Amino acid sequence: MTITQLQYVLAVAEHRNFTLAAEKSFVTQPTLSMQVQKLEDELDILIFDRSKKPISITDVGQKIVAQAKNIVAEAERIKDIVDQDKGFIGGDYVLGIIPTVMPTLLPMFLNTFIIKYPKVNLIIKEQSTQSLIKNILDGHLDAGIAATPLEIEFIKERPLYYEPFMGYVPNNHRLAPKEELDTEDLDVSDILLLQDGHCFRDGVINLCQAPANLRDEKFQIESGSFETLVSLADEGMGMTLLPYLNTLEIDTHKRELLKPFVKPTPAREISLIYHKSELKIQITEALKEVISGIVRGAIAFQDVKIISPISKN
Amino acid sequence: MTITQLQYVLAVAEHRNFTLAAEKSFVTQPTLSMQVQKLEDELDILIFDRSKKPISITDVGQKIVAQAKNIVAEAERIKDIVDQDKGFIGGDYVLGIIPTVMPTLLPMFLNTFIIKYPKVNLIIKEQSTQSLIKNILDGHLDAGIAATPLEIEFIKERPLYYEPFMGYVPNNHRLAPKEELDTEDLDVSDILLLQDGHCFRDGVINLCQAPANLRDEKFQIESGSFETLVSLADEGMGMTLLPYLNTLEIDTHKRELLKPFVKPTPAREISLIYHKSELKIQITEALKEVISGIVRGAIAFQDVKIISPISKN
DNA sequence: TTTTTTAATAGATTTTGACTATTATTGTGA
DNA sequence: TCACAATAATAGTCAAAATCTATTAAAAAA
Repeated sequence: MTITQLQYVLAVAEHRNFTLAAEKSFVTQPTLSMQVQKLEDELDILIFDRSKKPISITDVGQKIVAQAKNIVAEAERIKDIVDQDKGFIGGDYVLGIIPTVMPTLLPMFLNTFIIKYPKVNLIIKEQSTQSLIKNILDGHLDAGIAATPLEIEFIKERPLYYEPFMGYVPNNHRLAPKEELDTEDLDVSDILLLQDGHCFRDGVINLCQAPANLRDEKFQIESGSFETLVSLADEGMGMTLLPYLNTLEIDTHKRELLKPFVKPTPAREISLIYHKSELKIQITEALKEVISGIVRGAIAFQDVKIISPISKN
Repeated sequence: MTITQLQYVLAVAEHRNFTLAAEKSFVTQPTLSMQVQKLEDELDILIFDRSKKPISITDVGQKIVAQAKNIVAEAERIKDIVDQDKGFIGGDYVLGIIPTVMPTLLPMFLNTFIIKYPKVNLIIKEQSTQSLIKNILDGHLDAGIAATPLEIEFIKERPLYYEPFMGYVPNNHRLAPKEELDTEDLDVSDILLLQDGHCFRDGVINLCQAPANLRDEKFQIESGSFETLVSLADEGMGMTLLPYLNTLEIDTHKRELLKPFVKPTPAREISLIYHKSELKIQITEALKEVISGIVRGAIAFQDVKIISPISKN
C-alpha cells in the first residue's frame, strides 16, 4: 500500500470514473487502474464495483475511502510541518468567498496579501455558503470567507469583522422621514431581497423576524446584485438593506437615502472559516492577519447585534 | 513520500541507530539510509542529526516523527477495516500481562482462545503495569491485562473480573482466631509483600491505608512470588494477602489458613487495557469475550470494594 | 593511536510505476 | 436489436526506483 494508491482511490471515489480520475491525477488511465487493482489485490477485496456504469463503491470501499482521506490528509500535513518550521508561507491556497462579500472585501486585501506573501498562489472562488462548507469539508477549499455563526462540526470560525446592515430608503417610502431605522419598523414585504441562496437574504429575513417562507407575498422581485436592488428601490419598488461596505460605493447624490440603524446596530459577522484539521494553518493565519489589519481601519463599529445568516427552515 | 519511508524514519527514531533500525525493518542498512535521505531531500530538511553517536532527532524531526506515527498507524488500520469486513480474526497479536495475573489467568483462557481463533498468533509478554502502559502507548503491545483503574489518557479499560483479596494467616498470628478479616485489623508491618514494582503490592498497601513509603520498617522481606510469601508465612514471618485465584492452588492442608474478608470484600479489578485508537479491535473484542466467558464461571463475587492498584507517591 | 561501531557511497540487480496500444465490456440511441 | 460511444481491463515496453552487496568514511571506544 502506498500513499499514491490511496490518492488514486480517492480520485476514483470522487469522480466515479477511472478515466476522469486519471486525468485529475495527471496519469494515464491504465496507470491509475493498475494501481487501484494492485491495492485491491493486496487487501484482497474490491473497493469499486465496476459491473455497472457509473461505477459504485462497495461497502468496504466506503470505509477504505474514508480512512484513505484521513491518511492522505495526515500525509499532506508533513509538508505543512516542514513549511511551518522553515517559516515558509507559500504554495497553492484555495479560498472561497460568498458573493455578497467578494466585490467589496477582495479588492481591499488582495493586493496587500500577494505582495506580502509572494510565494502563495492564491486561488479565489466565489461560492455560496453551502458550497463553501461542502468544499471545506471535503478538502477542495483551504478556507472560506462567509457570514457566521454557522457552527458546523469540523469547521472553525475566526471572525474578521462585523458589518452593519444599512437601509436604503427611497424618498417616497413610508420610512423616508426617519433619521435612523429601527428593526421594529421593517416590513419584509416592502424590502427588496437578494435571490434565494444568498445568506445575506436570510440575514435580512431573520432581522425582520419574518417567516422564511415568503412564497405567498403579493410580489417578489429578487436579484443577485445589490446594484439592481438599489436601482429597483430608486424606481419606487420598495426599500432595501445593504451591508455597510457596499454602501461606500454609492453615488454621492444617493447617499442621503442611506439610513443607519439605531444601536445596537444589527450586523453580520464575517469570518474566515476552515477545517478544524488546520491544514496550511500558517497561510490561513497570515490571511487572517492581513484581512483583520486592513478591515480594522475601514470598519470600526461597536455595539452591534449579530444577525444569524442561517435560514430557519 | 511513501509509507515505507515513514516506517523507516520511525524505526530509526525508535532505535537511534540506522543499522539496528534496518534490521528491525528487514532491509539492509544502505536501503534504509537511502530512503530516509530521500525523504529528507524531498522535504529539504534534516530529520536526524548524524554528527554525533548515538544520533539524535532534530526539532523538525520530532514533529515529523510524531506525524509519521499517526500516518503509519492510520495506514495499518486499513488492513484492520478489511479484516473486520471479512470477519477475519487473525494475525499477530501481542498481549502483555502483569506477573500477578499471568500464572493463574493465562492457563484458564489460552487454550480456549487459540482453538477458537487459530489464525491469531498470540504473543504473550509478562510485564509490569508501567511497561504495559508504555508499550501500549507506543504501539508495541496490542493490549494488556492489568489491575485497574489506571485512568491513563489514550488507554481504554474494559473490566474482565473482580478478584477479592484473601488473607493467609499462620496459626501463630494474632489474627488467627478470626473467621473473617477486616481491613481495620490489618497492620502493614506484619504483612509480607511482593517486591516493589508489582501493582498488587501497591494494592495491599492502599488496602491497609498505610503510607507507601515503608523504608523505615523494622524488617522487610519481599519476594516476587506468592509461593515464597506463603512459605515465609508458614515460617512465622507474618501473614500475607493473596489474590483469590492464587489461593485455588494452595495445598488442602494449608487451606484452613485462608481467611476471606468481611463484605464488602476488598478486591482488585482486572481489566483488558488497550490504546483508544482501537487498532485490531476485533481481536481485542474476541479476547475479551473469551476471557469474560471463562472467568464468569470461576469468579462470581458480588459486593466487592475496588482497591486502587496505584502507589500514592 | 588503533580498533570497533556505525553511516554514507558506489555499482549491480530487481521491482515497480508509468507509458502506448489494444481489447473487452457496458450503456445508449437509432 | 444492433451499432456506436464511453469506459475499464489487458498486454507489452521502458525508465525510474528500491533494494542488494561491497566498500569507504567518520565517529566513538579501547
